[in-house]
Amino acid sequence: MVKYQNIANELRKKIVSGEYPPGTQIALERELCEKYSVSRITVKRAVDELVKQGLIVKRRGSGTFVKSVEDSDMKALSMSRQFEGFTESYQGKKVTSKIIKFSIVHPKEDIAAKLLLKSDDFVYDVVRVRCALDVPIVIEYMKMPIQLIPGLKKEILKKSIYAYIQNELKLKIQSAHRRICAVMPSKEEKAYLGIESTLPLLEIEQIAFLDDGRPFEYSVSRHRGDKIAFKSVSVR
Amino acid sequence: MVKYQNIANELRKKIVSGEYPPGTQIALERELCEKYSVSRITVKRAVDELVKQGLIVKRRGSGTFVKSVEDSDMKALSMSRQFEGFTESYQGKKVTSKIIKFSIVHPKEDIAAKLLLKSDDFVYDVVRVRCALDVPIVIEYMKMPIQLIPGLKKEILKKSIYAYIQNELKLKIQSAHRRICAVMPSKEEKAYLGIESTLPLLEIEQIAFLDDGRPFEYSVSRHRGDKIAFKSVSVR
DNA sequence: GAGTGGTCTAGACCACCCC
DNA sequence: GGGTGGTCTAGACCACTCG
Repeated sequence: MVKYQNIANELRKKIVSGEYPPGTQIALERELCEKYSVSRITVKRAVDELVKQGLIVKRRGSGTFVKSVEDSDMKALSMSRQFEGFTESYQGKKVTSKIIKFSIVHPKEDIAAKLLLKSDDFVYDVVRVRCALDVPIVIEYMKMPIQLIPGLKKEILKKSIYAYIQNELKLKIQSAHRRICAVMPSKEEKAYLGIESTLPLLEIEQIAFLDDGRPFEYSVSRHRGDKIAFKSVSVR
Repeated sequence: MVKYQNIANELRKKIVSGEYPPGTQIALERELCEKYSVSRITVKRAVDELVKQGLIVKRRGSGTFVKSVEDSDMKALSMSRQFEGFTESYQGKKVTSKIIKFSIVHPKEDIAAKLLLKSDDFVYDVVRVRCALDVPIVIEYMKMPIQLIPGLKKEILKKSIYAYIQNELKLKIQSAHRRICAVMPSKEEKAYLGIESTLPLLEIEQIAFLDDGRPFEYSVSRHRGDKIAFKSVSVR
């Protein structure tokens, strides 16, 4: 662990724990330099992490202050390495998956383009219904290049693909580009998700990238509108 | 304009214009140092801006490469200062507003808490339907403290509140915390938005903060699912 | 082994806020 | 005027990739 991350983590703890309540000023950058025996640029990097996460604001000429964020958000913000599959975001709760489809196909042209593949390459074609505490929450349609993510099996799909990619394949996930909208479920989706009344779905179309910039996932997931919300902080 | 922003802008232009096509390696950090006669840390800041925007990836030991992003995304990413009201995100198109409600009230307890007010403070209570090219797109329910945003008038509501805040009041917007979900419209909303069939809405609940950390807006906006999508890039 | 980006230092000066 | 964060320098060493 590098210095600026340590400092960021310590500060974050103090904010989340309430040692720095909302609205209070935190230690000056130059004080933090002394306290941790680091240069000011290193302190700034640490503090900027928390700004990015939405926990604090800096005022030139005045100091750095804890933002007034609700407790629930506070925890969410401090946890969210913003990067997680469904399994991770439901940490603590029992997550299960029902596999509707698992095959290997050639990608359609538009998806091949998004994943930088040729139409005679192969991709996994996965459809899963994912449940938390045995309640269906989301149906997920996913395409992944078999070259990049070899060895995918049903057993893995039942758990977490992201865990497999990171822990077994030792690949790192760099970023995800998302498009979020609202849609109505099809009849099949209503059945899979156990929806009886009129309930909209939150659709997230995602292209996810590895560390080296290669796209490794194209997916569309449709979440029950009454069970899921997507949170985001944008700064500057 | 500071140095790192200039460098970031120049690089962004080269990427968006196609001078650096997707997948290509961009100039080395040490080369950019020489080219712009700046230190390496300054170059890194510039390059990191573009990483944050999702345009490029850095590979330690190899170099920095343009991500393969669709052209439409490319422009969106490079534009999006991620910060905009509805008016700004529809730049170029004619945006109009119909004011459904504009009054001054005491905030309810939960909203007072979110805006750091007491229940005997006052807030504007605004409901607007906003249209692009005269087509209703979104209905917006907004509360704003009158102390922070004085002088709001109907004329302003018809245009852009954000423009008023930034250009007239000279206040700066620092961040927004959002919660996004999918809902069904009420009867009134269907009427206001001209919805006849079964169409879901994308709901965005937002608390927006000024430069100095004070929350100045609590709003819930409900967008026609067939007209609007929300885009987001998350890195690391 | 040569070359890349990642982290870090110990300063410096500037822009801004508040007294 | 005194103190804050913002930007920047000119180095240094480290971790990683690749041939």
